[in-house]
Amino acid sequence: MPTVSSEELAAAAGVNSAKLRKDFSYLGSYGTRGVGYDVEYLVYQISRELGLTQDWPVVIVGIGNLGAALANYGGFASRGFRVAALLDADTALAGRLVAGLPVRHIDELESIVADNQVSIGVIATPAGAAQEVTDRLVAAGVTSILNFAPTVLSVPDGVDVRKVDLSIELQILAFHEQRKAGEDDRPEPDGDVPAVMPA
Amino acid sequence: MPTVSSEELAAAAGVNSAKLRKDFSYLGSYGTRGVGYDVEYLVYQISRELGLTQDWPVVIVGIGNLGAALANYGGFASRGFRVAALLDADTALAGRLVAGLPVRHIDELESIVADNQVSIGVIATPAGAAQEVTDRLVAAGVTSILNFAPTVLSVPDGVDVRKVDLSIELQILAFHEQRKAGEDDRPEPDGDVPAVMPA
DNA sequence: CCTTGTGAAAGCATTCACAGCC
DNA sequence: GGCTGTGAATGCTTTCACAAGG
Repeated sequence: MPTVSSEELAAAAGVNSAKLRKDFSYLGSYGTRGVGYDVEYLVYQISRELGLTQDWPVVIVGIGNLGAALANYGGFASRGFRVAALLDADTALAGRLVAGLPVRHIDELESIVADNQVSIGVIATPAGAAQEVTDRLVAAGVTSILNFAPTVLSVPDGVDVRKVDLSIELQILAFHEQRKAGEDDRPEPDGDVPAVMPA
Repeated sequence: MPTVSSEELAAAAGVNSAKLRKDFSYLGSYGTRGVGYDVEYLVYQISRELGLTQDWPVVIVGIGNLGAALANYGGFASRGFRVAALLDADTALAGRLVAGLPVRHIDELESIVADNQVSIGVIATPAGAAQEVTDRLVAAGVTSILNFAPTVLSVPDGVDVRKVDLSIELQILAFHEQRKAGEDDRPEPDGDVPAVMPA
């Protein structure tokens, strides 16, 4: 039975081993004293807790470059996500195969969501279309939305929205880059450097 | 002079106004008691602190769907990022225009990085190519890397890497979704629900 | 007045350190 | 002996609450 210790896992993840043990303890008592954690059992327990063992049908709306990239992204299938349909407003795209799936017209949204019990929608449309698509998804029964469009969506209570801004990570890099090199010619108001911004 | 109070900003951002004021205070004392913050001045100070007022040339390596989506992403230019070049190993792609820029061959990497003083590289290649591209970028002088490939990169000290996993946000939505609906048939080890996972 | 800026208090998260168990 | 699980201690973040100041 292959096992792993909290010390090994912590070193691999770059965190403190006590924190890792305490975090695991919230999920239950899955280790063996003097031995460590049974790898297979641990993987299963964490997967189940995170919902990776369930099947999550999703629809992707807006099949431009980003929508196509998401449809092709290998990480989805391995984590329980199943692309139920690709939708786009452009009738010229209808029927074209992207990542092995035919693009379908946005007017099929309601029936696809209902037929596949879709509860999660991914929006990769231009900003201008995002709110309307959101409203239709919500009306059709979707209760979680992942928004890649650069706009803030309003949704009723009970619906979760997460917004992904592809430039935020770049901004964090630039922030650190500025610190590495620049410090000099930048007019700092009162000689003191604040301690803000994430790792 | 248009102003805004910490109370208004906090409500808009969904945070506590005292926290917002304390955060701002680390950047300096830019408000006026009894009045609030001068909007234009505040925007400038925050932009400067985050490095948005500087010009950041970046190269994007790997011009598939994701690379093309990034090249087209409007949010970059407005935040000081300038795409210095698009690079791909596929010679068939060379010269094709993406987002108004010609795709250039990966062998031009070194000269482009040097000529444009590029310090930030974006990797949108398949996983298999990512480490080699990273090594070349670092050797050419790049000190910050944004990695969209599903692989962990190793870099020397002094080089920053940030990894973006497009499925993590979906996973967080699925986690909440599981809570909303499921709770019932899931075998919870000891009757108690842990309090893990972000907002 | 009204709203900022900030000490002090309260609330969380991380780490230490060791009893408990295999 | 070795490693987990966890109270207690530490350190950090957020909020309270109010003096300072336009």
